[in-house]
Amino acid sequence: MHTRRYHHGDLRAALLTRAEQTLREKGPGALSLRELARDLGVSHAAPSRHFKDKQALLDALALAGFERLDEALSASRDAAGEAFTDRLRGFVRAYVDFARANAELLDLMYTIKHGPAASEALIAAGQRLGAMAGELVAEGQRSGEVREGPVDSIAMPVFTTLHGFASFAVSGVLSAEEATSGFDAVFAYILRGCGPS
Amino acid sequence: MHTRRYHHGDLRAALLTRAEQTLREKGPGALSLRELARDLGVSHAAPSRHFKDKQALLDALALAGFERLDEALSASRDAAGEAFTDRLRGFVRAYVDFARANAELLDLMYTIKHGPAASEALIAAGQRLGAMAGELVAEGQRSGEVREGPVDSIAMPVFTTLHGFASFAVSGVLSAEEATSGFDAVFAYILRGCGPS
DNA sequence: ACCTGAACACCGTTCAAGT
DNA sequence: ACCTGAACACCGTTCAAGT
Repeated sequence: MHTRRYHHGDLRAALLTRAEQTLREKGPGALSLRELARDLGVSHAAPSRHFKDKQALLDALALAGFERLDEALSASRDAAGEAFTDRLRGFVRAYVDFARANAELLDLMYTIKHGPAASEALIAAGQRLGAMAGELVAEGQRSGEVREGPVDSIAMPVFTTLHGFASFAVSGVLSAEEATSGFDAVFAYILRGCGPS
Repeated sequence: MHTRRYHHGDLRAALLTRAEQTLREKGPGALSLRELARDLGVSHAAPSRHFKDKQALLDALALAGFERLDEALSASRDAAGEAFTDRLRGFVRAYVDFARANAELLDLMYTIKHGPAASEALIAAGQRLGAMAGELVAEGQRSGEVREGPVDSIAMPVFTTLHGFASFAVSGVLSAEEATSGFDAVFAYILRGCGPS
């Protein structure tokens, strides 16, 4: 009864934080606006001030996921050395690690359910990731470690492999052990796929 | 009031058929056991005789999806000629076409939500697909069009690329046009990734 | 064996009203 | 501006009872 009241405008942030926590711990099916409101000590109608819809909250969650993935990939790039293969390897690693550490969130990010309003922002976020892959490929072309040709026609398949591997790891098609032991094979295959001649 | 009664045991099949229809037409959020029952002129408690859970129905739907994908891939193999690249190309085509024609179903098939009971059967279904990719790769090795090495270390990345591309097409990361125009680039990249030397 | 009808606890969403 | 409380229509699930 003496719980915080959240008149400060941080209810929105609190809802997102808590939602991601229950998504991670109990899965997407357990996400309920009413329970979120209960957990935060707020009336069940309060969330509607910040998210017009349950879908709107899910959209915001997915968008936050893209932003964090973006940061993780940027960080991996900044941490890498000069060598192209190291940089590419770090990029792949960062994506796969994020996927495995945020399985439910990744599932949500790439789910089909997003409303057309949010899809725009989500697709833009996805394209930012694709652009990062494109920069990496362009670097590789300049150093001669990636074959000539339109950047997108190389970066798209590379990114696609990356995502497929992460998706298989997340959905359980690959077990945790297979995902770990298969990384090198996937990376070697990616190098072959984009390498010269 | 004079609707069919389904005492024949075909309620289970009717539920699945109808469920897939509304999944396709109105999306996963619109799937409700009660509405399904209503649509089929049956009491709202009737489905529970055939599916202990809503999740059990979703699991069955996903499993049926894997079976149909399996058939589509088998059919593509039987329809293909002798040449390895044609056979591989047909395999990739069949997977991508299935994905684009059954977007919501593919999303469900690879979703993370499946109960541990069903996961076993679903993972087995996924592994059957992987085995088909493995056979194809082994053929390519025999004809010298795929490089030497453990079959799985080549088939897994190939299948992964396939799935990543399909997943991007389904989730809207790639527009319909990009998915169409990007196919050749992806296929060329797959050939490079598994090719010799 | 298969289905019905009522019951229960829980949703998402809306809206007047409060502060 | 932000939140509450009541209300509405809809769920999934269970269980006695019917055929």
